[in-house]
Amino acid sequence: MAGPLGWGIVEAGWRKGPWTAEEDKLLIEYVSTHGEGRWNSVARLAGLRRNGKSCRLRWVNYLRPDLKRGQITPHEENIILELHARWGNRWSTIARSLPGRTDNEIKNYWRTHFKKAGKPSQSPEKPKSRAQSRQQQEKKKQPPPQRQQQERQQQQQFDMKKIMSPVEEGDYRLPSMVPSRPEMVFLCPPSEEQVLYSMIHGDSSMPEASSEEGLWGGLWDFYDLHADLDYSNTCATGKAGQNQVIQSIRDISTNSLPSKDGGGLIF
DNA sequence: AATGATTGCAACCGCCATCGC
DNA sequence: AGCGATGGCGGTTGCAATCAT
Repeated sequence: MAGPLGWGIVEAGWRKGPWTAEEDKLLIEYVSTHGEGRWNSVARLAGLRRNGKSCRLRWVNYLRPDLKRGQITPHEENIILELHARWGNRWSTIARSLPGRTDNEIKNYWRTHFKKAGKPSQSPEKPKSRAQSRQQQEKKKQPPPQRQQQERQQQQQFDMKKIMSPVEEGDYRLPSMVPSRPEMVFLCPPSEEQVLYSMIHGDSSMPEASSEEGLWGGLWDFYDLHADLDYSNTCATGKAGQNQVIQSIRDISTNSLPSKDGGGLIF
């Protein structure tokens, strides 16, 4: 929102603040043409007055077509809790285990729903309705572990493969959540179901990129279901803006990229 | 209905790791 | 090996929407 309080200002040639639909469109076009990466080239090649970091963040947290939108499901919530207990504030690590969710999203979710649970000022007997009477489950939260290289490697091995594989640790119940994510299957056209099934059931030989491709086709369908909303908002923030962005993505995927079975972008 | 508190979330900042020269 | 550029990550901020009083 290039509002009256300084948002959207230009600082040292770079625009800051909320993104407009036009900027989103430029960024989407740029990524569809050049792929992700080289973010500092975006300004020059796409005509955006945004720095590379801002572009990357916008793409990763908002524009990526494989993002799941909507509320965190109870299962995802459980995953977040468990992984946070395991990894601490390693949001990107946690996010890797929740396809379609961003580290920013998970971080925000944690902060708003769980972090305050430890605060004595928050009365557990008076949960806000907005928080949907968050379970006062006092999952043991270990302090964030020290960032050591070895641990990073360990956690990366854990990631998706661990989740999608049979339970290997007695206290770890994540694999059971996967079949209970019908939305993933529902979102995908039949031609993609097999890909998802492979993901879900631990075919670790399947490259990550392919898995994402599998998700994409289904997400287009999801977008289709929600793309009939109002586009009138000029700023890409908010529901209308989101749908405008979605429309842009769909336009690009339809007009300038080879379509796949499900009709998705492939970079 | 008005107002203050709370929540949700997009976006920015600073630090650090990695990469290429 | 050293250095600058770039990207990734976690923490934080600011604002709009929503809720409670």
